[in-house]
Amino acid sequence: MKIALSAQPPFYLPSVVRSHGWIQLSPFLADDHTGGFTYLIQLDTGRVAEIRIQEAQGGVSVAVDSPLTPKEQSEVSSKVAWMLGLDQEFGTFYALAHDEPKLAHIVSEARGRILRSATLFEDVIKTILTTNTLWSATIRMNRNLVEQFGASLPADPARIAFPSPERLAATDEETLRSSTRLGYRAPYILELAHRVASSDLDLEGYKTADIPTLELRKHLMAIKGVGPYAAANLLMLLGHYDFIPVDSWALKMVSHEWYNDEPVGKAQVEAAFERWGQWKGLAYWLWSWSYNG
DNA sequence: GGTAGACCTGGACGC
DNA sequence: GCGTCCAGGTCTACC
Repeated sequence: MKIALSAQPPFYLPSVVRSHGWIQLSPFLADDHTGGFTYLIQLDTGRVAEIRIQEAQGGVSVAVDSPLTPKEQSEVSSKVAWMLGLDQEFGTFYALAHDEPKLAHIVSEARGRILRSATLFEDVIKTILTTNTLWSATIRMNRNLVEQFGASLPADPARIAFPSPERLAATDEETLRSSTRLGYRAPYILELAHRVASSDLDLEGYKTADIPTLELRKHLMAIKGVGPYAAANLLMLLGHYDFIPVDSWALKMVSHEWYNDEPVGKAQVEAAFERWGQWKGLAYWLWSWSYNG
């Protein structure tokens, strides 16, 4: 079956897909042919479905591998709309960026939306898996988590959804350390799964909560394993762009762009984008860097 | 509030 | 094949 969803213009699906590395993390799978992707989604009922997303007139079309009940259709629609930020609007930022050559490309490419997972739980875990490690290790740890704890697609057991909080909460730290190879992150992931599964932490509520950025940041940083970088990354996913996710890459880019390759710190990165105010994270994210080494 | 050292993995490198 | 070093953010203890 197919579901059609409309997007706030301008919208260009490949720009969302390529917005960051999430597309390389299972259960995302890029479809280079169409510029879209497939994803394994676990619905509230526990059912796993494969969805294939392609650009369509005014938005996207979502092909689902099997028939859904009306309630399941509604859940798929709202989750896909969230993943792609279909209702997001960037007119104010585009107007501000109009005269900045380093951001000249963003309007024609409809940049701004950042690909999200179906749940914030999945995005928090993936963000923790990006910290203090190489990207190749992030891909591996995430793949291990999915393969070891995710629920399979009934028609093809090799296709697996991201693990639910309940499933992860049912495992133990030693398994996550030695078998899933999460290392010191294991207790962080386990604690998060316990808190979400027991409803002690309503992560999904943050998607729609009307909370000031600073307060939201405080909540995110109360999660073990989430520091300033991870919180800024998650805030961007939640549509708050007041903070820059400063990592070693950011330091290298800013050093080359404005400091003649001299070492810089977090303060210099912040200063470089201060003039973008509440949009500074997005300006940083979409900047056309001159570094090509 | 700022800082040093520990945390853990896997890749690169030297032998 | 083995040992050592290094990169990558966050946490905790300490000042």
